[in-house]
Amino acid sequence: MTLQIPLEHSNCSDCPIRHRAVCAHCDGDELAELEEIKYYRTFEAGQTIIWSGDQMNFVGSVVSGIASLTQTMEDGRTQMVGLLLPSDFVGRPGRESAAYDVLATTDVVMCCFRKKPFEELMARTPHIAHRLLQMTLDELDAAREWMLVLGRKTAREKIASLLSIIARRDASISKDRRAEPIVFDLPLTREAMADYLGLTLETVSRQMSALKKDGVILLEGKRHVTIPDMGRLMEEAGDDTDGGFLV
Amino acid sequence: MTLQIPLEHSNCSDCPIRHRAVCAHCDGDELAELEEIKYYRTFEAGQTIIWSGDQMNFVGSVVSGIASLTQTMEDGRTQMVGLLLPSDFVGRPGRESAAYDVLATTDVVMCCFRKKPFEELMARTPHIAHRLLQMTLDELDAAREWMLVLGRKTAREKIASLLSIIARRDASISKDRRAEPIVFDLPLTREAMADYLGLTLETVSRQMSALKKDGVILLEGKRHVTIPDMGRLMEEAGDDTDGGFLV
DNA sequence: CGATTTCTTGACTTCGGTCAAACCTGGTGG
DNA sequence: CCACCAGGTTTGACCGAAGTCAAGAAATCG
Repeated sequence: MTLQIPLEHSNCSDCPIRHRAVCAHCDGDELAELEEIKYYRTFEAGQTIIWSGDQMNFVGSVVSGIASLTQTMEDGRTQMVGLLLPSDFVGRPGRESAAYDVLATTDVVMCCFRKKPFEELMARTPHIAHRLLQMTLDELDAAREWMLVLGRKTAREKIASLLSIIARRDASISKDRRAEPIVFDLPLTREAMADYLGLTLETVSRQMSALKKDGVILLEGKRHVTIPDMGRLMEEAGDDTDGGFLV
Repeated sequence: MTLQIPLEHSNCSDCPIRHRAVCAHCDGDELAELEEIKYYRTFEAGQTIIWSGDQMNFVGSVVSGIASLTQTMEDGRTQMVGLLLPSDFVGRPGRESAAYDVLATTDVVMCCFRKKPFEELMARTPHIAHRLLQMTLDELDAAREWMLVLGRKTAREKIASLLSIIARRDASISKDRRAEPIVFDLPLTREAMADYLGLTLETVSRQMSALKKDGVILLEGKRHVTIPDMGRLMEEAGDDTDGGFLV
């Protein structure tokens, strides 16, 4: 996959995540200050962006691609605890070292800010602090949603939940929302899905096959997914089929 | 259980959570403004403080007691997604309706602020917004920690994890930290523990018995717990026994 | 003291995990 | 062009941890 985004934007106003990232509320002057401390970095799929425990020199936003926050136990059991999509923020102001591994799931472009200057800027720029609070509250909601999935749903429901989340996100990006069938490419391997859902990759594979056999999803190859009936998928996920207006 | 805290504090400076709650960084003038929009409410153990979906007229802090955030599926499966201890914040500025049920696990006293005035005050008081961001980031970390527990730990490890969290909190409150053995009363029923851990109450009971039989914990009655060896408990939880310095 | 809630324990079932083998699919080099 | 390989994936056989159903025991409370 080749990257369509030139590595150095002359200015933030062209940025694809301008209106959704931590800089969303910033005015021209504030953007100018951010421009001065920003730089871009790219990572290839599979690369580790940050190791848990490492010193953090920067915070930043995912511009394109998908990254994941992952926790690992000594014996190797791993659990993904966050899925970072374009515009999502990485790093915690005020913290010295990283609390989780950050992995590039696909090729990733990040817009990085040197940490110290960013913290100083944030301290005197309510627009940034306010946006970061909003985003953090949204992430907390997402994490809590996920706790229900991890704690109480069956394997089939877990898979359906993940697919419906990805489908919903893709639908919100494409111009023709509500258009069925929904079609997308899975950005995750079966193993990554398993790590997200607290399952083994074998169980993920089996449940994908079962959902396919039952006509809930269509598969071409391993990654290309078609969802003929979104309502059906959400029923399978155990979610309230009507009131699903989250984000 | 009788409440030791008088319902109306003449001023915030006497408040037991003054230095930990959302008002922690406030100066005298800011506190005076908060005093004007605050009021106290009490709830009995088992009462519902807020129903998911209800209109929120207030936000606030837990002053004493324990509350829980809980999600429920249509078929009755429930998952606790947050445990609210004294000084924890309830409600989300900018949101109209509650996203989760809030239940009083024990008798609870809350310090409430009328929502509208609080939001206005927050908008012009960086001290409050900054503290709320800090607290939200901490909650997010706790939620992610819990995702590892829910997704990857065995029933025995889950119980040990919950006990070590409660023990650690109690140890941080008591003056003589690091003092072993650690002794405390479980503030949760077996069912609440199960809802927290994504287990059934039978499994919770069995694993509690097993940990008791193996000498990891001592039980007097059902609720009074003694932990003779905190390191041992943390091993059982599958946590790194040394670097465990989280909050 | 009953009565009710909470907890424990047992017997059995089941869902998802483990181990192992085979299957694609796309890339590499002969 | 094809053989071969490697990573990702699928599928099968079997197992075990946790769930379900049910009966009692213990604590709590009017």
